[in-house]
Amino acid sequence: MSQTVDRALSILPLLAEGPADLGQVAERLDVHKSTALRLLRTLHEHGLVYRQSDQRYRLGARLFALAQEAVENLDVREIAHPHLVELNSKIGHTVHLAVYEENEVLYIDKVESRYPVRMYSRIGKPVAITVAAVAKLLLADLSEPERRAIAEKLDYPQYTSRSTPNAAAFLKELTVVREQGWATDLGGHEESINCVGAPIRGADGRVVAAMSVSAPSVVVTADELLTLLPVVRRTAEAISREYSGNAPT
Amino acid sequence: MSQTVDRALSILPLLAEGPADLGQVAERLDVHKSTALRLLRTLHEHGLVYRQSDQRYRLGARLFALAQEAVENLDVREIAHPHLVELNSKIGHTVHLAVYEENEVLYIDKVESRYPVRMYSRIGKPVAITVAAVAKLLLADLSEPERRAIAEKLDYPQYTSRSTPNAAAFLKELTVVREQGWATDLGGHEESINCVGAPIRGADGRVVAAMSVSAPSVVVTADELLTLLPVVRRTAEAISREYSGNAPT
DNA sequence: TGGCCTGTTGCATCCTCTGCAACGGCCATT
DNA sequence: AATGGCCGTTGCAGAGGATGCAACAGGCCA
Repeated sequence: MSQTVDRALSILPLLAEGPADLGQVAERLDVHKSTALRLLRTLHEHGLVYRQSDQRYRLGARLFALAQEAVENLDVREIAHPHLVELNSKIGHTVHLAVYEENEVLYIDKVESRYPVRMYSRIGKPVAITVAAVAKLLLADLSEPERRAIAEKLDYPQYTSRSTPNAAAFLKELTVVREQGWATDLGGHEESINCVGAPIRGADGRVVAAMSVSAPSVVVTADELLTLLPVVRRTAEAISREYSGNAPT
Repeated sequence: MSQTVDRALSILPLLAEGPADLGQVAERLDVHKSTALRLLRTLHEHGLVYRQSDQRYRLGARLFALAQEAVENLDVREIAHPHLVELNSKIGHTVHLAVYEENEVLYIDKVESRYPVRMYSRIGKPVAITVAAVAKLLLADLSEPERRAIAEKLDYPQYTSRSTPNAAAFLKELTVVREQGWATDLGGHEESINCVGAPIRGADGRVVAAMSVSAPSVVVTADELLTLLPVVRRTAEAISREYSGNAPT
């Protein structure tokens, strides 16, 4: 809508990939160097961009401060966090919390597994939306036309042989998830990783966030993981109660 | 420098204070509502701003994602290196850079002493975790339970008579280091080698790396080495500032 | 129903952003 | 030491885009 601002903001994800110099920025934006310079300067004045000693540009401290405030405004996270930690201390596996926003599902919290196993997931990073248990939970709560609109816009990358193959299969899966009130991802993203998740609902019953427990099949089989479903659901329900103001405490 | 971008970016700190509607944003920016609308739309398209169900705007989760990605792509080593070289050229002694990862402390950079004295340390090699100054700095920043858990799992090899003898002594040392913001290793690894080190912190204040200066006592006494503490700390602080994207302005 | 408030759109005007070209500093090459 | 190339920077004129106005639309409350 605003070309100038649009260009300026396009610089941010570009710099998130790593430092870049003026020429590289200008080239990626497809504008003249002088234009890129002025945009960068403006971003710099606002502290969103930092100029390191080799003159290259990077994202600046103010961005981190803003991000911090942004995440603090997501108060689900605050409320959920202690519950997630408690669940993790009980069962040991990695626990995730995610929200849906603007056609994306984002991890907003994560409690690492106590087992020495690395999982590829990052707080703040978009989730593999077509396969992740949390994504299914969040999308399943949307209205039918919204679900369909999104499902048709998505790509369906075949991470593994068990990945959701296409829009039709995805919509069917969402219907199932919607009805049963929980979701799984059995090797759909990484062959050896299974997840089981449950929705967190606000006072109006709508799903505001989703949580999941993930574990590699070398530690627990899918069947064993499913035995954790009740405790996962109880945790999600406890968070929902507290979030919607029905805290027993 | 760019009025339009300047105005658009001014919206972000404004929204950081809390959600606001179109009228409020326009008023604070001192522009027409239609102008504010277009700016907000552009921010919205980039995910920096989110429109909640009551139509008010607040900061978007993409901000968080950007910051997270930026942190991941940040390379402490790359940023620190020129500073380490500069320090080395000033004082001559060996300079080390180390990080903590998976229960280990690893050297990730080293600038050799200009004196003809070789030290036994190698980039990529685990550090003597119970005695090295950099190890103390990195562990001191962990939470109390984490520190204790690690301290109790460690072995305490008696490299010299001044090596840290046991977990209790180590934890006590970590507390001291945590409070004073710097650390030493006075002959704890090799009888004749002394080190003094300082922490490097990220935007959130957490210790992301540690650096140290090492010298054999045949070249400088421990007391003389300690006089270098201020310059070591200043270097560490300069690296921290650059790493966290804080403009020196 | 009517009034009020907020968000939205089309449009003409004018501002401000853009790209160009020229300059200056830095580094490496000869 | 001199030279050429590269990168960042600046002044300027022209044009494209942002701005504010005014009118419209939709929701809410009296």
